[in-house]
Amino acid sequence: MKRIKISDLTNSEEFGSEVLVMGWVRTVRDSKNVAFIAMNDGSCLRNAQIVADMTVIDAEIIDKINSGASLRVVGKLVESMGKGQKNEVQAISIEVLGEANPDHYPMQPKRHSLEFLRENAHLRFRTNLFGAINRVRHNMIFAVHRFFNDRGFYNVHTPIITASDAEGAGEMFHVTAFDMKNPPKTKDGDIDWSKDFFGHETNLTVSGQLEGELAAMALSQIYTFGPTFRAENSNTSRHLAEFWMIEPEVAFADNHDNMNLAEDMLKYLVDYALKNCAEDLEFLEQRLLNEEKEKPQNERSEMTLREKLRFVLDNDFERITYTEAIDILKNSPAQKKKKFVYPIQDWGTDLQSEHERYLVEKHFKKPVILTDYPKEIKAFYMKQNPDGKTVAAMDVLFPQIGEIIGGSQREENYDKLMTRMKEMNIPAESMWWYLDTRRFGSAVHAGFGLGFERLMLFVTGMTNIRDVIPFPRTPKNAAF
RNA sequence: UCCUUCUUAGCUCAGUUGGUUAGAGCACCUGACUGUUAAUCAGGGGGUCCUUGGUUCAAGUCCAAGAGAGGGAGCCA
Repeated sequence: MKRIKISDLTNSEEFGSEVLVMGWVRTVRDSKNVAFIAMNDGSCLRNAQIVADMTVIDAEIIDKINSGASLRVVGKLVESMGKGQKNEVQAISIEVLGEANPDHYPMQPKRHSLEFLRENAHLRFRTNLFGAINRVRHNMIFAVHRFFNDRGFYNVHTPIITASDAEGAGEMFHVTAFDMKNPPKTKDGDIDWSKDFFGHETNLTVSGQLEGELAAMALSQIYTFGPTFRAENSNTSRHLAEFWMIEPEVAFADNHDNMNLAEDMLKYLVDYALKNCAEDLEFLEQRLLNEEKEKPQNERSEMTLREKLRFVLDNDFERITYTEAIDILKNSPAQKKKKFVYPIQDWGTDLQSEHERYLVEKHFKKPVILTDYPKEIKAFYMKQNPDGKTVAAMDVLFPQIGEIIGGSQREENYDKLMTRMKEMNIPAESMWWYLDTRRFGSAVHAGFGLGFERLMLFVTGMTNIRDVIPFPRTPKNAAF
């Protein structure tokens, strides 16, 4: 007999047919004559209701059915006599495939804190919440590939181990095959990296962008979607040491094309979630409502989760330059009433997250794309504007999350790029391969990076990034 | 890394001014119940009060250091 998934089972109206269901027990409710087992197999949020008549199923077997146990149930699909589900399975036979001793199984049939579930990340998949999050995560991964594929982009696997030390995106994790207790040394007593596996000092990548640019200079439209690693000691709800980043890179495209692509992509992904994850989003929305009931009135969100998602779809992102943003902030009531911890001083300083949040959440009340930042606060590869002061950068800011996308048009002029690299002490010798794109057939191009987990925060309404990736890697924590 | 709050039963938490044998709800176990919806009712078991050191006649409670966690900031995606 073929196993039926619970997503199909719960919609079935083939009453009287015999079915085989397998899954894990969520709760058991029993009385003298009958036991009700709520069983889940991850195919959807819904549980199957298994009805075990004590005259049919041995008491010995019922005893072994606890929360967390895995079961193989053969039974008859019937119309449910109770409320809450349209059908149920009247068990003919139940096999307990794997018991879960309730004295030791950590997941109880009750609400757990997110902190507790993080410490039990190996079992949190079995909760409604993490089932929903991980199904949404899968759908978003799939939608990213579909969005780019439909537009003629090629997916490029950029390297995870790199010898480049000039990506400029943060501290890196070293990769070595040396016995760290006794590494080969040079005459001067330094570690001799030429004897290491790659004959070079190597690191885990902090961005696939530079390699992505190489591919875009031939394939025109490419994107990467891979893991990235930052050894920053960042202890926040928005940072991970290991996260997944989507980085499109497009030839013959300027910063306006770049912004259009970013906005189209975000809207496509949000739309895909609304259309394909309706049940899980409804559950996540309810979770958020319950959580907000605990908060004081003025801290509660004005919109539900799905209203927030639809709002992003229905409204154009506000596009303003850094210079315009500074003017708005300088003349804002928040600045005049001294509400900012860091008051806006002069043109040229980077915005604090309180300023970004003010623009997005108070002033425009929608996603904002900030462009044309002072060149001093941005990376060496960004396209220098004719004004000599700014670069063609663009950051997409989202409510609650802050910077969800960072990108720019790239400097395609060899001389300008070299000058900027010298000013910023970027070692040009080791970047010869990157500079070659500007020596041979250089072209206007642009790209950006989307932090996948930050998108997940927005779509699921979760507030800690450690809850939207199955196994979070953060300072002092690489368990599981 | 900085600021701040927290760490008491399996989980979530209460514990007064330092004072006898550290409590509750849920979970678990036992029993009752003819169909439940995180069932209900009755009973029961369960503690390295994060660790180390100190103050005190007396420390879950006060002090110091350390560890871990949450929130905020910086860095960014």
